[in-house]
Amino acid sequence: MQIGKIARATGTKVNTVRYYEEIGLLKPAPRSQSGRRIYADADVERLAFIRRARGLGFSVSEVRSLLEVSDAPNRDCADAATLARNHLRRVEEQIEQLQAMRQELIGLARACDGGTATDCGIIGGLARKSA
Amino acid sequence: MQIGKIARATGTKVNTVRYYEEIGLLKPAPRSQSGRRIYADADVERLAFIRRARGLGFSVSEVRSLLEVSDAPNRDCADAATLARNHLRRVEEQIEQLQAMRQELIGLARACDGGTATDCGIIGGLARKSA
DNA sequence: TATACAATCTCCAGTTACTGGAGGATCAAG
DNA sequence: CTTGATCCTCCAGTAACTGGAGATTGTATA
Repeated sequence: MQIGKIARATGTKVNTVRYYEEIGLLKPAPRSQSGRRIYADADVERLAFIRRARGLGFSVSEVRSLLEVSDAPNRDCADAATLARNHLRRVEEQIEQLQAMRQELIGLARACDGGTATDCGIIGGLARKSA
Repeated sequence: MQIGKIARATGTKVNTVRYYEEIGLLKPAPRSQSGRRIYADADVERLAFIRRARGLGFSVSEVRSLLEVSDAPNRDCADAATLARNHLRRVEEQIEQLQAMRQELIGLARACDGGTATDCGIIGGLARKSA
């Protein structure tokens, strides 16, 4: 299949597929006579793997590592497990941060009665020293 | 005061202070004879305002708008309120997304018994079609 | 006074992970 | 034979900084 199809099949933009090839997540696809990239079913799975990992928030470099493990079936998956655990921790930290932001934002919004900027709780809250 | 001091006072990097000036969040600071930037107390407050807003996740362009409201005391603060509400919604969406990721990651990690890649639940989970 | 060291200055390049577009070739259908 | 959809390569832009090179300037100490 050509690039458009593999892109559609995985919910990826065509440009992004080419980008993944460029940075080495996908091996350079063989080309047709006229130079178009040709993909096989296995490539769909690889790309889907990448997309799922990215969707879970793994960085491209982490995806690279996960692919390495995946490509070496006999390899101990400890690296993958470590990656996943660390990533989980990062995600949980982000959640906490965002929840703190949320609380502050709710507080700010509540303090706004819709007057002028001078007595606006949002502006005031951002300006106050004890934020 | 010079740039190092205002940076320290607000927990900002020196380079970042200069960057904020460059993109117009801070007005160009007056200079000493030798060309060093000189700041006043009001600048500390402005920079602190910026940092707090950024810390709450507002984009630079949103901060710009918030500063505009803040700079025009007679202005209706409705714009600020709208910004804050929209941002709050975005934050909540992000939290939900991250919580979904978290659940999936927990599921993945649980599926890993530490064998080889072939039977690793992490790799397998990322590879499976029904992810 | 000499000198060392900290702080500042102005560029400029790099980061992350794509995204979009220009300009041009190729392909299938009518 | 022309149209419209795909494809190609190359390149610039995004967000918000961050870090570094190379050159001054300011200050403290020997």
